Parts: sequence; C-alpha cells; structure tokens
Amino acid sequence: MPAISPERMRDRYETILAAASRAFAEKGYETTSITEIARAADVSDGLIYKYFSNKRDLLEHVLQDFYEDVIQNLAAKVARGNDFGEQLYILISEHLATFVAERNLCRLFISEVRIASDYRGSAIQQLNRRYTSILIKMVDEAVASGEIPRTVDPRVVRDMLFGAIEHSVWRHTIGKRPLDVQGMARSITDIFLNGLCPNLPKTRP
Amino acid sequence: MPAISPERMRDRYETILAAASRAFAEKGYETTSITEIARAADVSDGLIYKYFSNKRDLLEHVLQDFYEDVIQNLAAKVARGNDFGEQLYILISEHLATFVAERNLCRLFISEVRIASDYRGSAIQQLNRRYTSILIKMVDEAVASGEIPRTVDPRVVRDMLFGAIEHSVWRHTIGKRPLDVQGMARSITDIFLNGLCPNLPKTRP
DNA sequence: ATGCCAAAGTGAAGCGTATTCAATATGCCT
DNA sequence: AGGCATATTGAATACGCTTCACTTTGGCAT
Repeated sequence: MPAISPERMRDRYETILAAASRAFAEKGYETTSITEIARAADVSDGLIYKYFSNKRDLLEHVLQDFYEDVIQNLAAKVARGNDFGEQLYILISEHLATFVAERNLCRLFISEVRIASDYRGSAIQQLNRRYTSILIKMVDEAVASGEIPRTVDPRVVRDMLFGAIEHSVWRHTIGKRPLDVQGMARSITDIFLNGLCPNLPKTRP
Repeated sequence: MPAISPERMRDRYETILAAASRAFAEKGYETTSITEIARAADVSDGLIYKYFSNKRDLLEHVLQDFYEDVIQNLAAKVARGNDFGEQLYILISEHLATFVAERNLCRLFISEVRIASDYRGSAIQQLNRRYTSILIKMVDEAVASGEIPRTVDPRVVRDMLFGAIEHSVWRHTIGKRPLDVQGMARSITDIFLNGLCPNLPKTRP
C-alpha cells in the first residue's frame, strides 16, 4: 500500500542526493541551506526530511556514494603492480589523481567528516577502513616476502602515508597551482622507500 | 577621551578570550554559543562584538595565542639537536607531546581552522608558516652539510612530515588509547630517515 | 471504472543562535 | 562636580534547520 511506486521513490531520492552533492561541493556544507537544495531538486523543504533524517545525514550519504566508487577503482589498479615499490607508487598516484579529479568532494570529506566527533564507528569510517586496508595488505605481503623488514608496523605506515598524501594535496586544493600528479607521487614514493638520508652510499642511478 | 582605562579594556579582552578558549576546547566550536561565552566571562552578548568582530574571529584569536606559545617552545628545543637525525626526532616528539598536552586545542585547530576556505593568507597561516619553517631550515642545513641528498625538496618533506604526524596523532585525539610519544616519534623518525625497504642489505643492529 | 486511504508531499510555524542597534550606564578629564 | 565619549546592555532582527498539521496523489480492492 505504498502511495507511489518504488521506482519513483528511488528517483526522488537520487534527485535530492544529486542536488545536495552539487551544492555542497560547490558552496561547502555550512553555507548551503536546505532551502537551496530543495529548490535545486524541485522539492519542498519538508520532503527532504522524509528521505534523509537531517542535513548531516544527507552530507554523509553524498560522500558515501562517492567513496564507494573510489575504493572500487583503487583496488583494481593496485593489483597490477608487481612488487611493493610499484604498488606503492600506483596507490599514491591514484590517490592524488582522485583528489585532482574530484577536489571539491575530497575537500568536503576532509573538512566535514573526518573531523566530526561521531566519525568513530560511523559508516564512513567503515569505508575508510576498507580503503586503507588495501595498503595494510600490501605492507603485510611485502613483509612476508622479505621486501620490508619485519620491524615495520603497518598501521604506522598507513597513518604516515595517508597523512602525507592528504596534507601534500591539501595545499593544492585550497590554492590555485595545478598539481603534478606523477612528479609528486614519485617524490613521495621515493622518500617512503628509501628515506631522506640512506645511511649507506647512494646507489641509485 | 576613552571611557575606561586601557588596562581595563585589556582585561575585558583577556577575560572574554579565556572564557572562549575554555568553552571551545571543552565543547567544540559549533556547540558553544556566544551566550554561553558571555555568561562565562560575565559580560553581555553584545559586548563580545565590540572586542571581536564575530564568533569566528574569536576562535581565531584563541588559536593564535596558543600557537604563539607552541612555536616559541619548538624552536628552542630543536636547536639542541646535534645532527639532522636528532633534530628530526626532537621536532616530531615535541609536536606529538604538544598534541597530548593540549589535545582539545589541537583538535580545534585541525578541525576548524586548517580547513577553512579563508585559511590561505590568514594570520593563522602565517603562524603555521613560522612553525613549519623550522623544519625547512633544518632540511636546508642538512642538504648543505651533505647529510641529505640534494634531490630532496624541502617542501615535499615538510608536507609529508606534518601530514604524517597530524594524521597519526588524530586517531589518538578522537580515540581513548593513550599515545606512546617516544615510541611513535622513534618509528616516524626511522621511516623518514631510512625508508621502508632500504634497497641494500640491512645494516642496522 | 471508481472510490478509499496510506503514504508522499507541502510550507508555514517553532526554535535556537549569531549579530545588530538604540538606549543606558560608566568613568575619565577638565 | 559635571560633561561627554564610549563601554555596556539586552531586546529585536535575521536566518536556517527541523517539525507537523494538513493536502494531494496514485496504487489497489471492489
């Protein structure tokens, strides 16, 4: 005994989500009002609350959708690398490329969600875990194969790597300079693999 | 022709700032109202706007004060290191220690200011520049003395290092687990100096 | 076909909070 | 002591999220 067909409900849902995504990405979360989103989706203010429990919930759904796609893509690409060094380079350059391609959504993610006090245990954190677990697995395998010494803690590597990437790229999302994805990926990969001052004579070409 | 003495004005200013600092640190920016701060400072709502242009401005002054102290401290401590490796360890452990000692203010800084769209060019960014310039100088000197290869870009190191530290520590500011400052500083320093998989036979003890 | 009715949809009122401003109190200076 | 610039007040304003009593819609049983 639904009042309308499931298809139409789904459609309404998608329309609101899409309108919110565009608005948030363009203007930011705080500065976008529910009324604006409602207008863009050609819907009344009240109806949004039939599909989403509140403004924040709407934001989280927007970012979840986006994140799902990103994870899918990363896992596939990384699998093509033949050793740890190659895989690391791929992971870093893909992560950077995502930022460049979707800088507004990435900015939204970092500024509004990562930071939230209820991040811990949220659906978004689950997705983040899946994302970072790709790296954890890589490190575990490299340790097993002897490419990396056993003393390395994969969780430390994870936090350092994603922190380094996000911070590096942040400058470019708030600035205007274009980002050299290949070059930056190369630099970051090299430092992670070989360190700043290898305590042995330099042997690289 | 002032209505009150400069001392009293200064006092009012400090009182409001202190009340805001405590409230923001304890409850967060959004969830603290101007009325609450006014009550805590024993002042009317309106008066706050004679001393600060708006709520955000108040937050920024709170964090600027804090940041000044932190910079002062860091520069002094780092100077005690004898080589690049030592200095790097000091910088990292001091940064971590600051987070532990003032986790609420640090959390506020990361979540509310770093992220703001008007961060670029702000007074806070100037302070951040002074803070990170300590590292830049260290790297420059290490390159000059031959401790680090000339190919390393100090700005890349800066972004990677501070990103790595902040991300690593973030987990602990939102979680409950205590942070082992010494241990984490050691791990991060080692990875930055020697990399994950030195491409030569392991020579460390 | 047709009417019933559960659920979709509306939009104005409620509520909470930042910000303004006209009125008032204060304390410095002559 | 009195004048007056200005510190201080707090009620009014503005604005945005959320709720809710009401209206409309369209699938379904007859």
